[in-house]
Amino acid sequence: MLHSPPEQGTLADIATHRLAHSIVTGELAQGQKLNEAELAESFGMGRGPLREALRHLEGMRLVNRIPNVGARVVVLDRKTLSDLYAVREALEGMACRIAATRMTDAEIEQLRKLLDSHEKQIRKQGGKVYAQKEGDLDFHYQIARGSGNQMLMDMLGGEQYQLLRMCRYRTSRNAERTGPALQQHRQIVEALAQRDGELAEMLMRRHIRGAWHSISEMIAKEEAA
Amino acid sequence: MLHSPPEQGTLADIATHRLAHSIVTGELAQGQKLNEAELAESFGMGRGPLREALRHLEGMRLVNRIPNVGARVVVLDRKTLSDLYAVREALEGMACRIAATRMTDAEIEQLRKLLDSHEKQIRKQGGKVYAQKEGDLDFHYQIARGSGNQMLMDMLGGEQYQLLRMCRYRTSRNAERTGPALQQHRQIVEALAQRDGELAEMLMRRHIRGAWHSISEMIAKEEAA
DNA sequence: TTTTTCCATATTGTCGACAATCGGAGTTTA
DNA sequence: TAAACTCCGATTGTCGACAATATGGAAAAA
Repeated sequence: MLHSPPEQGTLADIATHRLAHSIVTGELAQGQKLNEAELAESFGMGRGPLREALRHLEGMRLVNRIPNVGARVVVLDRKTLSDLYAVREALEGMACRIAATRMTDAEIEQLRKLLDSHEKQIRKQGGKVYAQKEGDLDFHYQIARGSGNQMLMDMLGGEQYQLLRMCRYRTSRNAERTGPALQQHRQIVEALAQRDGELAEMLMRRHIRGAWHSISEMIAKEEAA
Repeated sequence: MLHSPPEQGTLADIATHRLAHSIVTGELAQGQKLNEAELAESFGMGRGPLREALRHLEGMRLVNRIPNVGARVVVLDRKTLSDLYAVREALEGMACRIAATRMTDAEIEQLRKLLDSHEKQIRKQGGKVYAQKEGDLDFHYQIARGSGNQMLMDMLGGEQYQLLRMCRYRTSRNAERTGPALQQHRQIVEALAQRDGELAEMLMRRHIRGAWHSISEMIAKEEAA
């Protein structure tokens, strides 16, 4: 797993990680009310640490809080997701452009191997979509890493941008796109290997736009039902 | 002021806003230790709400926390600022491109008036640099608004991206750049008025790169001393 | 029946006290 | 002298209790 679950440290930190995980995976439904006493009980801790965790999650925009009313899991509506993908397009495009000049040959080779393992996973079965999607996140995160921009890494891989993972889990049922996605990933890696930053950026932007179209249609179908 | 100080609601919210303001304005130095008991005392509240505020600030990356050790104001070193400006370039460039098609004529006209008032302020005196810089933030925020992308607005104008304001305050002593900056702002507005998204994006990116160069040199001088 | 008012209950907000842990001064030892 | 150890004060982490506020439903009025 990319995001290690360091169930250690202060209770508030533990609660933060567990809640973030539950939110991202959909275990806690969007918009669900978060009852302090109840959660504290289930986590075996007092309300103090749990409240601190909620405040932390509020800071990273995974929950909305209303004073004297309570906290709810954030809801990702169509507009929010659209905005998110627009931001991703800009950020990851930039990451690609920079990564093309900063990544080492070894890192690029590792990226290739990552894609090989993805391909195997897909061939074996389309069923393991969840794991595959996490792998996709790995791919994007590795490129952010390759840019050497710490802020970008924080946003795309760290706590900050869990909204993206949340969206992935929600939409990971459609496995059809994994094929073309892998192909696009390979194109991007080749552009990186050729140190062609402009091309890599362009391919990544197109890749993300494609992903958005796919997800957008899916949401439309859902809303129709 | 752009960021209203709603000194109301829960004590934790008040503490969050006051601390964020103090950090952004430099009233609290970078890297400064944040003592819970001390701050709680000065704010006239218990440690509970204050700890929640620190957790919130941690979530928005204004403070770093180490378990059992404490919280410190984040430090903006050269690398962090460089990363920040790279991200800004990508995000605000995108905002400009989208704003060129989404902003209404009225909004663009309002942008012109904003720049007029900036010009007056500069003519009157270069001394009010702080207020002028806040005005600059207004300009950038208005464009983010114009993009209609809520996530972008949150990042650039809301709580999320206070790092930027922090940096501004820190570097707002160099008033030389206000002249060219205003000129560039005017160019951008005209590109928006002509609905030329590509040009607007290009100008904004160049504008931000220029700002980074200016700041970068300044930091170099500081470090030399 | 519909709307409004009011109250009991549940939930959030806050505080103070206590336990756990860390940092540093002073001491000991190689 | 320098390194390691030990303790004490200071700071953080946690809990339980109480106050303040909102929610939902029953009762009363239209």
